[in-house]
Amino acid sequence: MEERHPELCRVEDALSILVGKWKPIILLHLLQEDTHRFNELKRKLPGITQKMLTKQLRELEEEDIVERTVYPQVPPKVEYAISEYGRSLEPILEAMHEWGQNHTLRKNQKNKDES
Amino acid sequence: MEERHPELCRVEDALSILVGKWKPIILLHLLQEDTHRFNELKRKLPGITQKMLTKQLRELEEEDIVERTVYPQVPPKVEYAISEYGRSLEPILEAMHEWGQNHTLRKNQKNKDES
DNA sequence: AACCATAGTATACTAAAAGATACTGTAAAG
DNA sequence: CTTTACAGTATCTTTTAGTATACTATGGTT
Repeated sequence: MEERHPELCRVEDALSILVGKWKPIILLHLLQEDTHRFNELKRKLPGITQKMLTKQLRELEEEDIVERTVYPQVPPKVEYAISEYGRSLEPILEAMHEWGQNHTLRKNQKNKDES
Repeated sequence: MEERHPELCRVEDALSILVGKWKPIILLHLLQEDTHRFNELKRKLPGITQKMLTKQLRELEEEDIVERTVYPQVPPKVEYAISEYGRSLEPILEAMHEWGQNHTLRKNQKNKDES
């Protein structure tokens, strides 16, 4: 990992794509079930506002992580899918999920010990 | 990755520890050279303020990622080291660094193609 | 006596992220 | 004729993250 030059590290570049209160969970949903319509996704993310969902999706699209397909219909139909490139994030998400799970257990254990 | 329940995902827990403008690079420095004094680390992070460095380190300490050792001397001496547990983040940082490197290449290529 | 280094804390400020709410246009259903 | 669903946009407010700057205590050096 740039053993001699941490200042050249590119961790932030990956991080900047995953960061955002909703991005990881959006990606997980898209990884699990490839295509989603806008409102379908919205229903799966309780609490998100349209504005935020739009913003997160646009940012992911900008980085070629998700693909947006507009069907010129009325009422509108827009589908979101994870791209081939987006799938390359899966191992990272997987690793973070496992680490996070273990970390949560560790914290709960710690709190139990204290009481 | 909780194939059936993205809502139980723990990616955020891992993410919350890595997020912060300085945390990844602090961790990389500590992974590369185990113990650092406060100002030694500060010198390696151009632009960081004392307040931020203190805050980031305290947060990492809180999660048992770094260990803080105070030597009761004057002038003060405080050493920071990555914990055994903290080292478990290394594969994730490594994976993100590699992904980020590739992503940066990809973006540069894209910009070149456009011009 | 003034200055340096150590490892911070305190206070005030700015910028960025997120949230709340209202609004758009069209077609179909009730 | 009113309501619903669709996929958003626009505007405003709140919250959080990060920056800037000044200050603390102690002891050694010049």
